This record gives sequence, structure tokens and C-alpha cells, in this order.
Amino acid sequence: MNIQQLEYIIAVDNHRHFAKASEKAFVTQPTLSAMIQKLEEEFSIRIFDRSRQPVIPTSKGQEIILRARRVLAEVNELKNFVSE
Amino acid sequence: MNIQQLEYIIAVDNHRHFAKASEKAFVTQPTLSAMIQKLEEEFSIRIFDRSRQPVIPTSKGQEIILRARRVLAEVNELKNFVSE
DNA sequence: TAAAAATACTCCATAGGTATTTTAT
DNA sequence: ATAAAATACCTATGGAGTATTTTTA
Repeated sequence: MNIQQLEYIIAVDNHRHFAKASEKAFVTQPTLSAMIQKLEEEFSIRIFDRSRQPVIPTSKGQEIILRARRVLAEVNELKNFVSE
Repeated sequence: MNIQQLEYIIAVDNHRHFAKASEKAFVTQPTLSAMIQKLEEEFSIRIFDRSRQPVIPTSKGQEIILRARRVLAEVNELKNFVSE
């Protein structure tokens, strides 16, 4: 798990669209797809259901997204403190 | 910045000793040193004062360590949720 | 002078890219 | 037929190691 992967899943949750999320995250669609797949494999959990459009988080995925947001909130607090 | 770097600075804060911290973090001393240096360069901040033994955090370093602990606490909550 | 951290390399894992294929609307 | 995600493959960065040198007690 890394911070970028958490940013990627938040971007997908925000846009419900891998390609759009990848733009917002400043990476290509295959990179974002691969990183999210890697996270899902590491966790042995499906975070998003891609079998329908728009892409939607699974119920476990929703819980993970919630916690990922909390991690990133603390990361941002740290970054903000450093850049002051 | 990555999660491991935050774990490394916490390990150093806990042991006030790079070599001991590296053992606890299951990496070698040069790896831990390099990763902390990289973080300090990225932040343009000295986190630890190595000019005396035991190694001691700077005042800014203390604030960073405090926030790093909060990040890692949320990371652990996420990991615990996943492995249940 | 002994213990600790820094430096100098080498290596390899993986994050990221481009091109293309598969899948869903 | 078209838009979206997955897959295949390649590259480059950087995380991690060993060996050695500086630096501090």
C-alpha cells in the first residue's frame, strides 16, 4: 500500500470513471488501473465494480475509501505543516 | 513522501539511534539513513540532530513526528479493517 | 579507539508510460 | 460502433543491499 494508491481510489470514487480519475491524478489510465488492481490484490478485495458504468465502489470498497480519506487528511495536515 | 519513511522516523524517535531503529524497521542502517535524508531534503527540513548522541529530533522534527504518528494511526486502522 | 551515521557504489523491484485488446453500452 | 477498462510490454526511478569512510563520544 502507498499514498498514491489511496489518492487513486479517491479520484475514482469522486469521478466514477477510471479515465477521468487518471487525468485528475496526473497519470495515464493504464497506470491508475494497474495501481488499483495491485491494491485490490494486496488486500484480496474488490474495491470497485467495473462490470457496469459508471464504475461504483463495492460495500467493502466504500469502507476502505472512507478510511483512505482519513489517511489522506492526515497526510495533508503533515504536508501543510511542512510547507509553512 | 511515503509511509515507510514515516515509519522510519518514528523508529528513530523511539530509539534515538539509527542502527537500532533500522533493526526494528527490518532494513539496514544505510537504507534507513538514506530514506530519512531524502525525506529531509524533500521537506527542506532537518528532522533529527545527529551531531550529538543520542540522536534527537529538532523542534520542527518533533511536530513532523507528531503528525507522522497520526498518519500511521489512520494507516493502521485501514490495514486492520482490511484484515478482518 | 570504538561506536554511530554518512557515503559510494550496485542491483532489482515497481511505478509509470505507449500501444493494443477486450469488454460493456 | 464507441467509449471504457484491461492487458502486454518497455523504461526509468528509487528503494534496498554490501563495503567503506567519516564523524562523534
